[in-house]
Amino acid sequence: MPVMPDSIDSLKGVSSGAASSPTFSPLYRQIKSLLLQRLESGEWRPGEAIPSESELATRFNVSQGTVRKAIDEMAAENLLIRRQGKGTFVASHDDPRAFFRFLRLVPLSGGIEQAQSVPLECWRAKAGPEVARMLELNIGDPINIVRRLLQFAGKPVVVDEIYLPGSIFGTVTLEMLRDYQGSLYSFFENRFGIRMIRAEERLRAVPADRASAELLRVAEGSPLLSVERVSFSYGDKPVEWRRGLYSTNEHCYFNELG
Amino acid sequence: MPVMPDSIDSLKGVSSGAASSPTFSPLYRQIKSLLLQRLESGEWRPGEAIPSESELATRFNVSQGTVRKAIDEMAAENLLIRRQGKGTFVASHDDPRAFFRFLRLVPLSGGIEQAQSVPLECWRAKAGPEVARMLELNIGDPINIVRRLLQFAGKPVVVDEIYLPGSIFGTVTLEMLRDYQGSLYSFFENRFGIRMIRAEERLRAVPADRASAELLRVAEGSPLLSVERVSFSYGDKPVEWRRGLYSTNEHCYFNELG
DNA sequence: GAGTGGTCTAGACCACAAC
DNA sequence: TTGTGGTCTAGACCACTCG
Repeated sequence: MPVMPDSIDSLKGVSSGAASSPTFSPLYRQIKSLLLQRLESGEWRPGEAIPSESELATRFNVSQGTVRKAIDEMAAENLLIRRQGKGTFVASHDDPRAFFRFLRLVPLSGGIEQAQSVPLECWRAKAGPEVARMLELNIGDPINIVRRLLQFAGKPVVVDEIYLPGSIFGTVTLEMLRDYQGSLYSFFENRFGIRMIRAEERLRAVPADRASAELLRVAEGSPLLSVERVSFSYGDKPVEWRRGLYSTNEHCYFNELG
Repeated sequence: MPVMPDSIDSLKGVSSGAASSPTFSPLYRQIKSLLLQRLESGEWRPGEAIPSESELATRFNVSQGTVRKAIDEMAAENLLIRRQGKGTFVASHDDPRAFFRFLRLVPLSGGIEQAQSVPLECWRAKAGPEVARMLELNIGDPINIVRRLLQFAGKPVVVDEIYLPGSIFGTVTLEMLRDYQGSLYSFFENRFGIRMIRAEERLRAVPADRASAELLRVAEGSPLLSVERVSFSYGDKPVEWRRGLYSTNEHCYFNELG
């Protein structure tokens, strides 16, 4: 049985009338909101197909073109993936394409390398002021902290410190991390049902502290690329904060400006 | 008199037939190509309005919806800007919104600051191997080299070294740069008719050399963010290579991952 | 062949801007 | 009032995938 109403008849035509509604949104955006609710609620899981455009059109009592426009926007935001002849699927971090969207590191010269994540430590702690602000928590709220090394072709390139709210992730253990094959976001998606859909990064150049220098096998004080990231799930909810130190001797952070 | 054919009747239906054409592209993409040609040729200049959707539909002998889809894609690529009730306009670097698309520097704390470009030097030279490769030139081809400082609120934050092909820019002088009020890309657009539409950046952390350290008022050897950029004009033609050294003590490079 | 997304059309009407 | 882009519809047909 559907959990949510399947028709939006009552919302049609809201823009008609004397004064334009201050909260007006076109039909296809209302459809988009409904689809987002389904995704957020987990009714359609990552990797699964959603109903066909024509079925959704019938369900929502709108034309197929209107559903299409809603899906178009969501596909442009990498929330859905269309495959001609097969259907429309919920995007998943299991898809290797998602990996490069969230780790923009490329070798200075040479082809593509396989990345390997090596979990170092994992412990529970209380949120300090900075983490609390970034993750919209209260100071003292339980969090998980993960430290891990990222290697390319066996060489250490990134050391990450990752902060995860306990309210969402419960307890994360080093064993869980070590047992999992795949990216961290794939791990979050499959083990916790949390899907990262967007992130903000702030980059700076900083001198290597002693611990990081050892891990990355560079001299203490040598320049490292500091990448601070807040990741968001549905509804712009921040669910991860991390700081990575990148050794850019043999790799660089690649970005495309459009 | 139009320089190019205004009807694409002859291209309609190319996808029909027994075997699917290897070079098939839908009608709206053919329209898009035609519109791109107009932009590249300068028939419609930055800031100007292009003909209305219905006029283009009549001209090209297709439906308005097909023109619309072509324009939709170009608007998504920041080549055109739609304004309801007014028309569709060619994007321009005179628009301050374009500025932040190509300079992703934000203060670590505090609001928005006004940037100021200070040209330092400008001379002609011959392309070395690296510049030649980046700009798809031959070694020895004439280029212009510009050094300039970028200040925020009077403080030096970025020192740029910029390489411009002589074949496109002719001769650039320090006077031209000093006389111009506005961003560099705005300058290129208005003085040379060259519009940057896309760029690739590679970021690394490097130690400050002596000259840059003095300009940026940081210690020699302290970490700076190195940003190498290749900018492209229409047809993915590389027309600028630059290397910037960013002081990230009070600013950071902001990036959004989707 | 059946079902899916992708393209194209034609027409109606709405929202916005400018005269 | 006119012209622009923005939305919505209904229907036709094409391209791709799979059984």
